[in-house]
Amino acid sequence: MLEQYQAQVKCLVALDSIIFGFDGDELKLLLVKRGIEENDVTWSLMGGWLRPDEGLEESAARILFQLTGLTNIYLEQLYSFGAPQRDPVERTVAVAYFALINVNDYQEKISDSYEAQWFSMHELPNLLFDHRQMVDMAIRQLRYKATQHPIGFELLPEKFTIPQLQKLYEAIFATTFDKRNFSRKILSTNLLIKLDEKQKGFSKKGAYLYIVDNTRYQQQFNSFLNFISSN
Amino acid sequence: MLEQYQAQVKCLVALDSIIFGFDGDELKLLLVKRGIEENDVTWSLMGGWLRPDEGLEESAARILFQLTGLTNIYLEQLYSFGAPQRDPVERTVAVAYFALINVNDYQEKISDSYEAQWFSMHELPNLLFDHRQMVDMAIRQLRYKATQHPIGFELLPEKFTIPQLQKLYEAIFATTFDKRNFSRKILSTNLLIKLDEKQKGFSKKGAYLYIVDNTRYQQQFNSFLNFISSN
DNA sequence: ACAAAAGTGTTAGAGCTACACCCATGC
DNA sequence: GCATGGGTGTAGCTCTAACACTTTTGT
Repeated sequence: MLEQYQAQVKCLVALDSIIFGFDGDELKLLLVKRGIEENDVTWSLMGGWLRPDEGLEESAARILFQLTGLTNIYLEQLYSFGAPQRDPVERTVAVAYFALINVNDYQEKISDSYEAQWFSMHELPNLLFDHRQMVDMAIRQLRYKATQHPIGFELLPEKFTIPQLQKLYEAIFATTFDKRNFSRKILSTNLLIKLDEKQKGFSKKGAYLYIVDNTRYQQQFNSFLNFISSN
Repeated sequence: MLEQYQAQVKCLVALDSIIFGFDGDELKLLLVKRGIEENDVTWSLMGGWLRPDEGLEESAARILFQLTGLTNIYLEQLYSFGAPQRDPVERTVAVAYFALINVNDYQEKISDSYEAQWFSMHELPNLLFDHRQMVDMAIRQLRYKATQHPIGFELLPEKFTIPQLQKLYEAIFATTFDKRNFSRKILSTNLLIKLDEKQKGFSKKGAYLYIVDNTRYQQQFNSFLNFISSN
């Protein structure tokens, strides 16, 4: 049986992460400039190679850290891509992960010392290989997940307003919602705790700030994870 | 940049397929006997190695054919598994696919000349490596998909009855449904065409046979595929 | 005082759940 | 004629979608 292993061709395994961010207004995508191409400027997802001692998600997290300094990002596996010619240099199977972060929480870390840069989802540059396909798939998955559970909280500051949350969902789905129905639906989840503070400066009236009820949120999130992944 | 490729460690890539079948009564899983272990009898999913010139799904289909003779099975990618020690012999990343077939349509092909065998989902043997985890995840995915679109048609003969379809969904979800609500819901999709024939032999009264309205079904299925995969 | 955004309630329709009886046939 | 599984309708409830006016406050 061991010969069966030795007879096999090995190949490179890459990890590519699609990092979405929200800046309060628009949905953004984090990309790094790619050095390979000379004439055409091409951008790439957060990508790198699997090391012998790493699990897949662990590797994606390490690569993300090396490229951006970001840590403690919840990465979710999206899909694996393995068309024989997808990387013209050498046969590579890519496992794609995606994540959601709040742009403002991480902006300094990223722009300081790294080559990574945020792009509006509406103005994406040319992407390497099949990365565009990965992004399209991730946005679909993001939309699906957003209908299933309130993942949007990850993308906002700790204290946020209902109108901010609505803007986020409108950015994810590229549509608009009725604010009365939206707030009713969100509040009916009982995941939000209303504070006495109001957000000032943006509107004249000011909107009430909310925080996530973390006890309840963790419960829901865990049952969602149990549904999706195994055990 | 090329050195970056050469510096990387390559690893084996395996494809494992979880094949579900329905025999009219129970949900089953297709497994092959695994030669490695001597004392303990261990069974394995339909697994094999990626070849240099193959895409992932293509490879999974080729492996399935070699182990069972099955062709033209719609395989859907499930998840990739890459824990460093998941295969104790050598580091392997496994991409898992799953599929649904009608046991009766394929039974002869399989049992004749191959080592593959159907197991009731309630009586699964010990499985190789992390295959049990893959199966658990696949059943969750199957349930999810079954709520989203009527994937169950794949598992039934061309002509089938509403009670048969109900049994199938009850097997997938390991529960029971109210037959009035079930038939109303299924018929409201307008995907079924009622025939003048009745199924004889099983019940005394006999149940009306239906076929899938393929035009409508393809439409729905395609929009579902577009949602899940890319482009 | 007015402009800009926040906040809030009602109603009609659709879809879901729960539930019970009659029908056709083989034995 | 009776046992077995097949077929159907209704009523209450919940959820959703559509819709407009008042409040607050910075200018």
